[in-house]
Amino acid sequence: MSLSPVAKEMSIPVIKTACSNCNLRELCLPFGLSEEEMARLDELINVRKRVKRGEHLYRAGQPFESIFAIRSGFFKTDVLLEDGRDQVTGFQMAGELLGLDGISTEQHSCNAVALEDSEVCHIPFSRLEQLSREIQTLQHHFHKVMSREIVRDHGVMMLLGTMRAEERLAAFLLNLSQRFTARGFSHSEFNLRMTREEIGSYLGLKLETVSRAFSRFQEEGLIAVQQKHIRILDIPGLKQIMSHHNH
Amino acid sequence: MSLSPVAKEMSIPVIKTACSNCNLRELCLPFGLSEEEMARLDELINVRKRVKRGEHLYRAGQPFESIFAIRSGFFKTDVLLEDGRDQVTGFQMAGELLGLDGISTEQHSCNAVALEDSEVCHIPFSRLEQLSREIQTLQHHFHKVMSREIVRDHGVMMLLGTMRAEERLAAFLLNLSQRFTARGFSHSEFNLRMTREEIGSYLGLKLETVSRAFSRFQEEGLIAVQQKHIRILDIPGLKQIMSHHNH
DNA sequence: CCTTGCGGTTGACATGGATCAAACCCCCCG
DNA sequence: CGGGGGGTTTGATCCATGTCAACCGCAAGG
Repeated sequence: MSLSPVAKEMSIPVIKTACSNCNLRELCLPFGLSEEEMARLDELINVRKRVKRGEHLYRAGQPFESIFAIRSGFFKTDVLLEDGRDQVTGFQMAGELLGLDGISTEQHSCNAVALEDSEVCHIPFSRLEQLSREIQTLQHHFHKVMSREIVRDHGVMMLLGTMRAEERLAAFLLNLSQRFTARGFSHSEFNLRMTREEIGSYLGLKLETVSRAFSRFQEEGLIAVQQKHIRILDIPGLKQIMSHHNH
Repeated sequence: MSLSPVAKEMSIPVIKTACSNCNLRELCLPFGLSEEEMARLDELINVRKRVKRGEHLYRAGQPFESIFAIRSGFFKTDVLLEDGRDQVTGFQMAGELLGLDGISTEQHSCNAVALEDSEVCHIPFSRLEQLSREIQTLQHHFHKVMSREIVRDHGVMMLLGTMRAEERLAAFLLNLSQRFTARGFSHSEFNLRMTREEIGSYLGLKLETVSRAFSRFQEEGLIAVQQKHIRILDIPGLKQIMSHHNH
């Protein structure tokens, strides 16, 4: 029996799993499925993997076979250009899917790296397609998830194309806050899992600029920063900064 | 019988169509389908609309019911933020799909505007889902198209996040050239359908910067510009500019 | 307890692209 | 044929962010 290239390279342990009793089912793929349908999804998603902080879940260029649902933890995806430039294209948290970019060419087009010890559910894509031919709700929900990814990317393009540094960071913090809230965590207090450099890469800024913007927000009483620990003190204030287009 | 809101507002004429004899079928949704499968797709895609230059195919906020395949012509999509900022999120040409962003919320999330007189095929989305539950090839191809859109967006994020003005414009021209080539047009000579301002919006630059970059490319003998008419003289040169990261 | 190193902060300065302004060109229309 | 307007080009100047460099502070390991 041969391990997949991914598992071989990274030696990622494997665990049994079940959507039907996963507390993320309202955020993740099973959303909207009946008991019976979810049981069928369970048959398909029966492998869970641990990915330790710093490990790659997959790398650009590897053959695409599965998408992954994050069960716990935190990831970044990034793209590397031939000339050495790279950029973080997203940060993903529990309940979100990883690997959708690989469908188009049957190869992953970016790297996915765990920013903290994480667990993912392994979803063989051809079996997901098969099941979504049989379960309309699943099919439609999957299409919505892919579409949401496109809309999200448009938002990032907007941010990169039209916003200044502080606006970008405010947008970033508000987005994180909102996603933590949706997962039942505090909306006003959390730990960043990524470095200033990774934030900068995602926002199209240098790490010094990110750091300065954090300091400025703190001076203005909008947030309290201590290393990676963030407390958001003034959400309306951040929102105002985000849309303070009148230079 | 009542017209759809779109048709009512824009009064877009309606024509019969067929994928099976469309010369774009190798680029568009029918890719990879058998004769018989294509015939079934034809049943679904039986309405073609003309959209005149400057008209909206759809607007952000309108209910989403269909996606559109461009049969001929040229479109831009753009997003408008509450604070007045807007950005072009893409330019689409024949054989490409419009409207995928609307699946996620059942509402279009951007505006689609024709940049020249165009024709689109109207594809009712729920019927497409139905058919793709029956035809595996279609289903898989549709997923690939959505995924390709995500990958494309990552490319734009890369461009906006890490490239300087001339690199962005070089990348833009090379991309256009390559897409024209794939459609059987000259790869070295074409007319831009969009203004400098629209290019700038897409690339996260001001129109003056775009104009200056065009002039510079011309001085350097990389291209010949005359208004909207572009002749690409030195593709390797443009590629080199694009990846000239060593500031 | 000290060392080492990585990530973060802060300051001084450089610069690419934005901004403001003027002029130009092409096309349309009277 | 002349005027007008949108789009484009070009120049002068400004400023946000990048760049370079020093320093700080926490955490891991000897």
